[in-house]
Amino acid sequence: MVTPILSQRAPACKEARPCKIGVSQRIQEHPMRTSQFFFNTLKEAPADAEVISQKMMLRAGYIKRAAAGIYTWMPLGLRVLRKVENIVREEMNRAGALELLMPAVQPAELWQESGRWEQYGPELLRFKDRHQREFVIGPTHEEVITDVVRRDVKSYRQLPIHLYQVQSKFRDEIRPRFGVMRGREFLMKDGYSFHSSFADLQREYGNMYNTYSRIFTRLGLKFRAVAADTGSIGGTGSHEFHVLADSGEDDIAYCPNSDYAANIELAEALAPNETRAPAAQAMSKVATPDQTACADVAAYLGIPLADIVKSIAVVSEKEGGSTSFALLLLRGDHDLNEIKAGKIAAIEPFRFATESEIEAHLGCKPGYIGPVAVDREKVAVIADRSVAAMSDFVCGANEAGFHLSGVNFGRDLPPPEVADIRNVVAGDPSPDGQGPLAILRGIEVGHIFQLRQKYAEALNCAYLDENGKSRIMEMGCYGIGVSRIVGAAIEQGNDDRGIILPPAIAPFEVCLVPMGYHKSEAVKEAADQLYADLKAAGIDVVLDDRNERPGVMFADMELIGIPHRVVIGERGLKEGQLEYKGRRDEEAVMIAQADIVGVLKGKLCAA
RNA sequence: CGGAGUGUAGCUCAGCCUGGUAGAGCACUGCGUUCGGGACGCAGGGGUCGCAGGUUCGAAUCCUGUCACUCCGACCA
Repeated sequence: MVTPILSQRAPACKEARPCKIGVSQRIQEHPMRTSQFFFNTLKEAPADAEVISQKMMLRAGYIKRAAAGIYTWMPLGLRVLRKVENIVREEMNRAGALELLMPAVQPAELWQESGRWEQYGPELLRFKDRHQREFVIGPTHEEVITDVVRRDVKSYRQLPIHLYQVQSKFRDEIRPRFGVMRGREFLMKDGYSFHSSFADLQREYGNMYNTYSRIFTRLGLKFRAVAADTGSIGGTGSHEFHVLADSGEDDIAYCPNSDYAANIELAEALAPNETRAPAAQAMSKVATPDQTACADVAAYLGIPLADIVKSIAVVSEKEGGSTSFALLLLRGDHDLNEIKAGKIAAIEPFRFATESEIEAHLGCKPGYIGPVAVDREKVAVIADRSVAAMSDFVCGANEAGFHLSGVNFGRDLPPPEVADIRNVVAGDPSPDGQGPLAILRGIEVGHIFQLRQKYAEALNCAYLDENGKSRIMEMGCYGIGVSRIVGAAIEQGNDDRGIILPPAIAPFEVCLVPMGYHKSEAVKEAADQLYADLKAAGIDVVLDDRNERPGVMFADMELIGIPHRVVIGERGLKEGQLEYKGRRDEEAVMIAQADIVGVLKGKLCAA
């Protein structure tokens, strides 16, 4: 369906709806009639769409793919994007931040100055202008904002200051996927605060924590704030905000009995309470001719996976050029946590050893390597806390085709260095002692950092304090993935008929579906009147005035995710009744014509 | 970066093995019927079969190259 946007203007709508959602996101607009809008829906999603939100957004005509990980936001999808953006903007403003707009294209000099020109890999899109000057398309804006602030902020009297923008970013992801959830170009709100003290940074960090919580609550999403690793951006304190959805890319460990929640990258795996049982078995060599993986060895020997110790060979290349080799020991049923392991001084930074390095140090191919009888001078052995508590375990024999069983620390090999290097699993005790952990999938939609002085120092962003002394500023940075939120919201809200969005961000709050708009004068009149009434009441309503069969209109309005539907039919009108159905409702209900505006207002304000 | 796969109409796909005038469904245009859950009939418009070479009388089809896209992997030995 293709219709031109006509030049008609909507009647001015000044009436504000008294509602906690606020009125500022009301958009002045053309009459919202489907016959004059522009959208098209598909019965089938493109074959390469992977996740539900991506399929739904393409089918509903929210977005069109322009290239891998790059999308056009069509008018319908843009309405959703803008609603999200506006809620974010309102709350940021309310929290005292000031909006500005920085360039998407940034000069290489700033990135060279901060050191990230070298640090960033191919993810950073670089190019040259006609004068052969180097530029990047910003994946983030720490450098630019720091440059802005260092130029103009000279005195402690000007601090603190918090500046933010809503801007397109570009990250040249290895594998863009999941539609707008992991696109290369995406819309992000990024804010940066500058302070004269760490204490003030912490105050603002708390302010943002609360602001973010308010934003995601207003958006109508199920979310959780979780303690996070600070990753490559660097800094100290950090929280991620995750929308909870099975298709999420991150694992979140949380305690159902308390507030504890952490990205699995960070969640601490406590040492087992039980002390190590005394050795009961003699160490012996067992033949495992074809069993190289832990699960195969366990099955072959008929023992639990948790009785096996797996050894992961890593190599650490220090800046000075020295390299060291280490074995990381994990229980068979546990997974290595690279972030935690990467923080161990002895092996930081590490990478996985190559096959030849493994043979050189252990005299054995991968699959049968183990910690027994290795030269501790040359091979560091670091065991996870859970491994340190094991006795009579099975591990590789450093001889192809064999494992050792009945192995015990102290007797068969020296005690290892012990560290927390595994991912927590469901059922592990919560670090706060409030019960067992559970694990959920989440989509990261917000991230707040205490950056401290990393960039301020690199870019010499300084001010004069009360004593006229020059000091480096403290920085915080706060991001929200605006376009990703749209995908995440749809991951959280959909059914086999299409998208289900919270009213706060749905493309329209209410749709009117008249039965026979082009046949029945009574229906047309009632529909037009109700449309005008709802508009006047400040409700974001769309009238489906296409000359389509009812099934088509119902299906489209459901697919594009409109939360409330009113059907106007001749049958009901004779009784003074209209039919109402919520997007998630099983059955429609009849409501008196006179009450419908009030009922809808009530439903929208209660949301 | 390694492996696998796919490129044919806006979308979903067939045709390719075995070379011979480019197809179906959905979508789109017109007419008619239909009209409370993605209707039906008739008539249409739309594709240099990813691109470039090659083989051949003749290539969507076979060969070579290239580009794009997708999936899996790039850590758990």
